[in-house]
Amino acid sequence: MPELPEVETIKRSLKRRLKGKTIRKVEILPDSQGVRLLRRFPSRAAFTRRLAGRSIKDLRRRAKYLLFYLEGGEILILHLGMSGQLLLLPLRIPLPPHTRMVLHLSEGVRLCFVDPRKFGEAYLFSEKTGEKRVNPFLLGPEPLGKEFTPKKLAEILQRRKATVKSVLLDQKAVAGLGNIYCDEALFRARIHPARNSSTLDKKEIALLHRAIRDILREAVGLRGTTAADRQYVDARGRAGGFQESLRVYQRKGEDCHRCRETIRTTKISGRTTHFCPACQSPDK
DNA sequence: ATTGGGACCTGCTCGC
DNA sequence: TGCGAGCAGGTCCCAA
Repeated sequence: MPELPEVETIKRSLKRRLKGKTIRKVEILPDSQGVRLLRRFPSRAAFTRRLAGRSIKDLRRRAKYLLFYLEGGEILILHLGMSGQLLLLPLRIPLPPHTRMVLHLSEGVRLCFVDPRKFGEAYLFSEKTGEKRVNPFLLGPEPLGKEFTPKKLAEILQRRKATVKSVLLDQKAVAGLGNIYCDEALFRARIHPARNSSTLDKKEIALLHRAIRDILREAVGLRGTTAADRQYVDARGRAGGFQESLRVYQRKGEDCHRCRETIRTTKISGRTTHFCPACQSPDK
């Protein structure tokens, strides 16, 4: 589910409520067969023990990961996968179905990790022992960061031969884009998603760079995209607003707002890809 | 080394 | 109404 704008929104909705709180207890719910939640971690007991008693100093986002900076130098890293939600729920509210983990914090705050499809992950990372090989530390540049320049994007695209869409989805190339914002950015830049990434010229790369940043900023401003099935909500249960601004994603069969051609889909790297066949020509 | 395809899960929608 | 097929915002693993 969540891409960069959704994770950023969740972070913002959590930060003020979590900063300075202490993790009193960590509860791993029994139905977690096949859950990747802790698979990077040897034992649940050690995981919960290392978290208990720590206070949360800061909450940050890196790509689609949420990083809880804990007192003592450890970082709890969460990834929400496809269907994950983080919800702040008062104690009187029963735990929702598919709750996998609960952080019981000071002052009666309860943070629930709900994840029907079990694709979410948790890491507990120590800055000192520094196993930097784990995924959250092997990512490409933040697309909204300073280092993501048109020149940087050009380097990334020019050394790859895959389709531009699959390069943009590769978190080691650019970190934080997912299926929705890839399709939207390529549409705005009028680039066909199946173009070989090394064939984009300077002008196209500049347009794509602009489109990626503008779309992500707009989506963050509208607090993310809550698509048709309404799965994505922030930590206080609020839906996002960017779905109103979608131009191709989930608009198969509808008219292109720009040229009236019918929006079509294709498969690229196994992902449904939405595009306008007229605005996004496959030829250079 | 890079790339594409399948696997991992559950729930929902659609067509028969 | 009921059932199976297909699909879903992500990432990992493997074979080519």
